[in-house]
Amino acid sequence: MKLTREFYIRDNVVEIARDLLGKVLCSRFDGNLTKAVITETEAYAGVADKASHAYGGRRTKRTEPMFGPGGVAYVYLCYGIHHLFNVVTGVSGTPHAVLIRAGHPSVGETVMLKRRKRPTVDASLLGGPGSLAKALGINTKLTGTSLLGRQIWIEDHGIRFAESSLVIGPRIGVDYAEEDADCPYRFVATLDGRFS
DNA sequence: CGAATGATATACT
DNA sequence: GTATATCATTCGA
Repeated sequence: MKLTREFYIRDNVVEIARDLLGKVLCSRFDGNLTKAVITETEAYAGVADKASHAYGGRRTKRTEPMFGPGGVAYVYLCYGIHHLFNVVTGVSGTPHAVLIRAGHPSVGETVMLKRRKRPTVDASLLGGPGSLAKALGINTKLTGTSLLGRQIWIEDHGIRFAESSLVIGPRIGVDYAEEDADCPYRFVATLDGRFS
């Protein structure tokens, strides 16, 4: 079943990042349905988090979707090449977000392979935030799009990961965030308990 | 290991 | 309005 508004507007963004593991991220563009099981997430804790684009209450045209109510997409271009997909959480005014970093293909593998220009399904197909967004057809034009609509949404398929199969640690690529770079805001689900 | 690649934020004139 | 540094990364050598 599709996640509802109540899931997204909770105030604990770290808890939501943890809860998103095993949920299924879905998209449908031009009739092409794709779904991916989320296996890696990172929390970005609003104005108090130096790693967040909204740190210190910085509110610009780019970060505007994060300041709205939870349950919308925040997509932006990174390194001039990659489109990164985030889930905005919390009530209006709290710019919390969860970066979806990796997933496992579930539906629409053929379309994903075509978008990624790759011959076969392997771990690298959805193996990083830029790759995952590209495979699902997500681009910066979708920033601000509701996750309760018909283009992008998240479903609960009842997948649960054992506590022992989770790896929790510091986030990736946020060295610029000083002391906040070490916060344990990254969640990885390893399918067999090993670090991947 | 390092180039690719462009929007964005910030600091200027 | 213009300039420039920076970046929540990826792929190929």
